[in-house]
Amino acid sequence: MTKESAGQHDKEQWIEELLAVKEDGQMTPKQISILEAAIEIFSDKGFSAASTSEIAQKAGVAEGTIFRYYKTKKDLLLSIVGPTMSRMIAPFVMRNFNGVLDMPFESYEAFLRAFIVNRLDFARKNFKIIRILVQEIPFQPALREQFAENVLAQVLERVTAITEHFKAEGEVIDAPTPAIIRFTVSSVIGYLLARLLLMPEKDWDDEEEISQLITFMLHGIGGPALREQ
Amino acid sequence: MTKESAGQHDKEQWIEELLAVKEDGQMTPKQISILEAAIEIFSDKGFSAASTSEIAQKAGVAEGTIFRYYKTKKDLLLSIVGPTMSRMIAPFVMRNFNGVLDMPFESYEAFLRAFIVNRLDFARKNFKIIRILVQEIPFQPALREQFAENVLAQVLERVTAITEHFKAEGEVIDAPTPAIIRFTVSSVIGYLLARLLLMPEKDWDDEEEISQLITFMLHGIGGPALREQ
Amino acid sequence: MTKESAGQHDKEQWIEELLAVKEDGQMTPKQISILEAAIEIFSDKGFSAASTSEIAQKAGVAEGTIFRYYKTKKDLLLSIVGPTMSRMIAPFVMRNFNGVLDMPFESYEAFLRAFIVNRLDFARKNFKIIRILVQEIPFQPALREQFAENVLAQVLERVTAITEHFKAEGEVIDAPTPAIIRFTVSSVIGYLLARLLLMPEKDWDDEEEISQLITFMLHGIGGPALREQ
Amino acid sequence: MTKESAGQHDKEQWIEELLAVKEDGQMTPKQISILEAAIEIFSDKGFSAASTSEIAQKAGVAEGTIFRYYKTKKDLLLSIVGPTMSRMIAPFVMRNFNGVLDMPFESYEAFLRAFIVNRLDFARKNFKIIRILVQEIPFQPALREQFAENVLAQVLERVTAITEHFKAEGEVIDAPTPAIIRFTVSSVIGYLLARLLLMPEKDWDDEEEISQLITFMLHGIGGPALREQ
DNA sequence: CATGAATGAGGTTTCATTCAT
DNA sequence: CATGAATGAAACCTCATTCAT
Repeated sequence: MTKESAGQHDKEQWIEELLAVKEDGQMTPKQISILEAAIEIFSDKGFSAASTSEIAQKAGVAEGTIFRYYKTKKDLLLSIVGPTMSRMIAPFVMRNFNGVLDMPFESYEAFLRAFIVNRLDFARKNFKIIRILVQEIPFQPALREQFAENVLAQVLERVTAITEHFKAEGEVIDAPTPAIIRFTVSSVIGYLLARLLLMPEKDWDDEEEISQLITFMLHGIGGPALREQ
Repeated sequence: MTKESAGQHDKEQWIEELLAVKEDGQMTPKQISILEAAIEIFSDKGFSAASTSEIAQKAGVAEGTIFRYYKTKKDLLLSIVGPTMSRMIAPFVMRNFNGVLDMPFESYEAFLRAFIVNRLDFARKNFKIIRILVQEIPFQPALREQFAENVLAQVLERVTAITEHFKAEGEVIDAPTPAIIRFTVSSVIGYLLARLLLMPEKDWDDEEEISQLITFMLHGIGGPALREQ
Repeated sequence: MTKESAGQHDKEQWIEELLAVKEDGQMTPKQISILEAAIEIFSDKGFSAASTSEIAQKAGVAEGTIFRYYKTKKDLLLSIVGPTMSRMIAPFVMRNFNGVLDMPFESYEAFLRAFIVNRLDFARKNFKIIRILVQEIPFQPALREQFAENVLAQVLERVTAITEHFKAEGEVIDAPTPAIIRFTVSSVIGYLLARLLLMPEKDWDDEEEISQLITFMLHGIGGPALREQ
Repeated sequence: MTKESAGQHDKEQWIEELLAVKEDGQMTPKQISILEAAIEIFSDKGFSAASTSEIAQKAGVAEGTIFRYYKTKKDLLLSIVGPTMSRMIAPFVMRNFNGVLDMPFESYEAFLRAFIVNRLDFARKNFKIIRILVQEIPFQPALREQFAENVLAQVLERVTAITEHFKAEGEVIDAPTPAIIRFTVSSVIGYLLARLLLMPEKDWDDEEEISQLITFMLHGIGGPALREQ
């Protein structure tokens, strides 16, 4: 984490998380420097335009050292975004192994709110890595595959279950689930993008904005003139 | 435009448009080849990972020829996405010079529908260039600036006017305009992405889907259980 | 060709030969410089230990220039030794297309003498390339294959035919042809090695030495004490 | 020695021999592993193309350990081929210190046979090391020098003595000794190469082949038509 | 003794760009 | 106008060697 982004986002939590992935937390300081530098530079210039020599310099190690830890530059990329992908689905892979669909939310609105807050937090803490992931997914088949299989599929399955649950409860209208999910996810991502990427420096009242967004999602933006119809 | 994408999108209209920009339609066949090849390759591999020699080869010209028309590789990029940016705002810069806000839509819903149909058409016809633009905006300050000034600002101004017009008419709820716009635009872009990028091969019934989406936007996805409250 | 070897061998003839291979003799001076430098350095230090930068320097071209002509360093190697291999078999692929075995030698001895003189000349003129070939054959499967198929097989077939011809004439003893060929070829190569590689500076009377060698091959080195038995 | 060559050559005897060189047989298991691995890899890929890290890996030791025993990679090479060179001359440095030329062979043919059998055995047991030696001699002045002084000179001296002894006895013809030696040695080496390198998998009847070869050497391959002359 | 992390020089190769033809 | 040979800086990566542990 470097100065220029310090005020913008919390200290990214990737280190602890990446460490947690390793069985015994083995990671030398140099390796951490390398990852930090790589995240910074990949995020700033894009994977292709980033040079290993610049990463080495920023990390304060010799260029060869990078290749002790990561066989190729692409390896370095994958070992940054790979674990983050795994962590993306964490909130969706909740315990429901007892056969019953475990539904910890009392209402669809509560679910939406929890979901948005949680993902905003995650996005804030993993901002740069997500940026890298989004930038590189179109060009790295390996990434795309991993994302499709390990993230999209998992999340879709779970979100479909939740949506249909609340559809049955009457809290969500009886429309095609994929369309509902598309609509929901777009709205949330749109908010996250505006919040973190387009206007990060604006003074946001997150609670208020999220409430607003949820109202839009549930009741639409149609005015009184429409409802009379 | 190459064969493999022919079935997917209409022939991209950029050529005529780019030509229209030039005062007298001056563009040699070689220059057109270069642009075609560059669009294809920039879109496939990203700007940094694309090589001018590959572009030259695909265009069927000598390497040096590219640099006769475009001083640098970045110049080539800019002359591809620049004009497209200009054309992005076309539907928003409509005649309202007579002092009155010229509002050609009878209802907000009609506006939304026209807007979505129009942008879907535009996105389909300029798919690859938009892909390049979106990919490179984060890394090219020149692009970002041009986009912010010439596109975002213009569009926002016009969309704000429209939204507030319909807010006054009671067709749109009385909520902060920026939040409404964010919500609207996110939903539309989400649809376009799913439609053209994520699942282009799916058999879409656009009219039906757009109607659905507009319903969601105007009335939300809340079910009967919510409305009783 | 550089000074240090100038006195030792004739000007190597590879250039004309390589040129002859190209359909229209197209070879820029730079490309010739590169080949000359590469032959010199590969021969002196071995393929692996030779560096392209050293070759470029010796050739007086930029390092990148090498890779315009030869995609990889190994390509450069192959384009040096490949054509030479083809030329190795030239004297063996003589006209015998009229169905008859065309035998231009009146005696086995005449054949041996012509053969040795001819190969000594060839080896002298292609000394360095042969050195490279011999050094690298064990490590380059591509070379080994080409050699086995295009050189060994062809030569063996022809030499077998010749040997059996003279066996039928009673000029060669009735022993297994492979053993005879092994013996003959070893003796000749042994002479060439001593002549060109081990003691090139010695003052050789080639005609005399070759006669001697042929006597050894035909009548052996057994002395009178043996013949009485 | 690895499995794949086990059936082909006897277990190489270099270990005992190398140990014998050391005054007190001091060689740790690690050092032996290193030598084994180095022989294998130098022989397979050539000295320059072999990497110390690969050797370390194959030997099951740390990279640094190699440099504890051998100051440089070249040192490692020399300590492999050096001792083997010493052992090459063993059969030639027989006791003849009593002033008389000690000649343990009753006939030239017996000498040739013993010599070939003995060297075939040696070559078989030291196949890989000899391969390395032959490959690297052109590029390592240190090797070349040691070979010239300690091997060639010694062997030549002894072989010259033997040859002239049998020339005096009338068993070898009265021709220049160097030419005779060249011829003899070429023939023998040619056989060894074919036997061990070119066609190792062929089913050789060594005794028969060697007899044949000796006949060729002593009586030539000239047929009856020649002898009448 | 043994390790293996670290180095940094040097390897091969790519590439945007220039310029004589 | 168009070419493509030539460039040389910089890319990614390898490797023999060192040294603190």
